[in-house]
Amino acid sequence: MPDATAPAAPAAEDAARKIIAVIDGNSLMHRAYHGVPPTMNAPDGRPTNAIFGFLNMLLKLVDAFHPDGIVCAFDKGKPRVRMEMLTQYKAQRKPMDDELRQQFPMIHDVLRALNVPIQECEGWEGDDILGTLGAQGEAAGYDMYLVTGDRDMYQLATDHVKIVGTKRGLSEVKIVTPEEVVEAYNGVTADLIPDFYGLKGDTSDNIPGVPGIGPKKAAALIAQYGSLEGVIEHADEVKGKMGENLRAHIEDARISKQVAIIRKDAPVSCDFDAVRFPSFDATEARAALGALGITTLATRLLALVDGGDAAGSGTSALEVPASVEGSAALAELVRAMAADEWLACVLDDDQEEGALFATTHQLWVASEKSLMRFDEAEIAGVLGELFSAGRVVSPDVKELLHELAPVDSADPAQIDLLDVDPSRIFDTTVAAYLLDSIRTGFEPGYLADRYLGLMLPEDDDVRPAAVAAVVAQRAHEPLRAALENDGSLRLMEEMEMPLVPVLALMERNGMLVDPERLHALSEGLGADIDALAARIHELAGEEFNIASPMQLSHVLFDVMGLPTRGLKKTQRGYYSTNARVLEELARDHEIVRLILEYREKAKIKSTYLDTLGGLRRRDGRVHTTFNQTVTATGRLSSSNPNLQNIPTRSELGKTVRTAFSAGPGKVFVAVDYSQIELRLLAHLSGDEHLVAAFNEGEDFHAETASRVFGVPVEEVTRELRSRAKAVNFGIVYGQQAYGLSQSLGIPMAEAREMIDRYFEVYPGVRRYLDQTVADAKQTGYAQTMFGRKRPIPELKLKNPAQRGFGERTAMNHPMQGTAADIIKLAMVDVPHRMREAGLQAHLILQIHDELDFECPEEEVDALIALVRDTMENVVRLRVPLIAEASTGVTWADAK
DNA sequence: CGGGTCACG
DNA sequence: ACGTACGTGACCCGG
Repeated sequence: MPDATAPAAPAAEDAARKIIAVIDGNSLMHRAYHGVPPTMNAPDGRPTNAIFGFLNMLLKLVDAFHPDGIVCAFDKGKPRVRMEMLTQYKAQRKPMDDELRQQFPMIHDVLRALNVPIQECEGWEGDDILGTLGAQGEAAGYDMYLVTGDRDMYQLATDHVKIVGTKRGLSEVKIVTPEEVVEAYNGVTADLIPDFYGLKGDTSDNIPGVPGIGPKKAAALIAQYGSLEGVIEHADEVKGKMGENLRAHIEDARISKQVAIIRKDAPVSCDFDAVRFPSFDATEARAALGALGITTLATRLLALVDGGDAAGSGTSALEVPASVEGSAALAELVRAMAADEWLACVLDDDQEEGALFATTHQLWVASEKSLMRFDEAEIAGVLGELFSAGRVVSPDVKELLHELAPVDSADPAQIDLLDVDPSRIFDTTVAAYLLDSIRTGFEPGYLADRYLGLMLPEDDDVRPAAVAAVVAQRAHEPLRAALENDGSLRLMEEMEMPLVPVLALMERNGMLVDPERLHALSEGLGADIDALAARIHELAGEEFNIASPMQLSHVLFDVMGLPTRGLKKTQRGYYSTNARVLEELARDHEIVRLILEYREKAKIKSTYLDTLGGLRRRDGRVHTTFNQTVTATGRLSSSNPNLQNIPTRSELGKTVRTAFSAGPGKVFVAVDYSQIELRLLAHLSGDEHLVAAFNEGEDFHAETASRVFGVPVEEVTRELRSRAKAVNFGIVYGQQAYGLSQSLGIPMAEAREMIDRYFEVYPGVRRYLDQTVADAKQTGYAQTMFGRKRPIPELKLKNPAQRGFGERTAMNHPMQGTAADIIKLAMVDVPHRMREAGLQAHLILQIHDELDFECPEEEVDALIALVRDTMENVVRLRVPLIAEASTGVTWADAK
């Protein structure tokens, strides 16, 4: 019913009418929320997936119909106007997810910034508001496009009121034609949709209808009698149970129909002449979208208005103040430190040695060339002051610490690393890593985009270090807020930041290697390798590069004709020559045995013996770099050199470790957690038998064998124990039957049987792993005991193999990641406790479940007691944590 | 620069 | 039909 007060429609009906789109905000937000994976977040951690889906749909709408104006309607409060007709109405709407609810204020803000008017009225449903606005706009001479996901809106369609539906989630928008309505409703035309719902009811809207009448029957009855009243008139003719129901629920049907009629008299009005789209301010819109971390869509939206794309991008650039030098800068630094402000610091080792500092107000440079004429020592002095009296934010705090306590200087350190107050350092790279641990690369460009909603200036004159300093300064607070929102602030403050000076200390300590020993071993292997190569070439009948898998494959399988049945080809189309394949062939072929030996020796020579010596610094030691922001699980990694993968498994490999010595009068002490991941499985799953096995059992793997194979512990054979051990290991990785069958060389069926038995005897483990995967699917990430999150986007993929990978990752992360958390906590405590105890020993290495020390002989017992105590008691679990120590003069001897 | 291989937990 | 245990880093080859 057109609003009587609306102005008369223009006379010229065929003149192009302007188009006004009216969006059902609630409906679209629900659709978007459920249609877009919940992996998106604003920089402060709030979810934005519904916003993203909504805006995406808005863009589609603009692309498809170019509306002259857009209005958005929202439900407000409990809709009751139509509901109050239903006496038996029960509020049975499911409460909205929090993740969706918190996005409504955000979409309101965005719409305001886009200058899209919002229509709300207390107690009325979105449908009614749309119906009303549609009628008003039609009367005012507009073509009204009502955008909704709700099918019952189809009743509103007229010549000038079109219903825009969404398809394939929200990825397509199209006008629903009358024919499509008839098809969707089993032959019921748009105007009879309320009559249809009067009979069928609508559970989602709490419309009762008539019990026992479904969509097919409702449509058939209306087709037969023309309307609900027609059906009621002929109710006597309807046979059977359904007829009885109908006659008993005539009033319900009438009320249901009334409820299903979308009203056109909601107390809203809109001056459509004044509504224009796009008519928003680009800067305002950019700010609103930037605050939500929505950048790509922002670019497309901003391109709709003048100036939005004029600069060639939709995002504004970070402003880098001109750097200040001289006493004014120093005064600013002093002021900022006195005010206890966070100061950003970045080293610039590019063109001009020096450091750059940023406060909220300005940027300043201290370098040898600057007016301030700081030399290296003076810069260090300023840095030292900063670490003792200021608060430091930096993309690489550890690097700054190395400036003060260099790894390669005979001079004493200008700072005691253990005195650094973790609450006064903030590493922006570590923060961004905690917020997205599967990402690689946390450069200033990413931080600016993600946490500031800004691009970097493209100006070539701006020093990269200046940009980095300004970004660090400005991103600090958004990152802190994001960590807090993500529940990761404690991880940052109590684990990662306290670890930074410890890692700096370990890197500075380094390891002593014996270059002559390395050289001698290398010479020996070199001779072996030459001899092996000659013999291999002889057996092959031709010269070729044994180190080239392609050439090797060609020689073995094409030239020499070794059997290839069951062998897999690599991506490049030749047969794989990896150790598994070669070991299979080694039994029958001398050449293959020689190749395996060649490979092992060549690997050890090139990767370890020939490189470690060259990495010694002036102090004769190698200093690895521990990376805190690389692994998805929270482990550290080690590089240049990687000291976490020095050989230990093979006899030959172990000889590499003989070149690492503790130094005169000292020994290596290695302390490692015993089966920490399995203990964590016991703790996390709470499985009573697994817990008992660790609390009471002598030999954990034997306990498992006893349970899985149903024999007394005393009767567990070596074979059974080793099988049980393999299953225990596999469980940690989310293994499947195939994996176990391969690792044990047994048939799949047997492996499957063993895994089934395992879960039967440890039912809590099955439950726990299932729950872990289910949680990860719901939240999009797996997490550790300490809340370290690992996003697992693979869980959303359709490809079963990829999803399977995601599931295994979800099962593994809490164990691997919690183990990483625990040893990090121990690492934070150990050096402090060593200092308190007056020990001279040095922590030099962490290898995931192991800490290594260089220790004066007379301190060994005290150190071991201290370290074991720290490691075992850093956290209380349902099962004991055990740390075992070993010692040796060279690294090879420690174990 | 990506793939294959192999060193470690 | 698919691929097949989690996490790394370094070396070598070849396009």
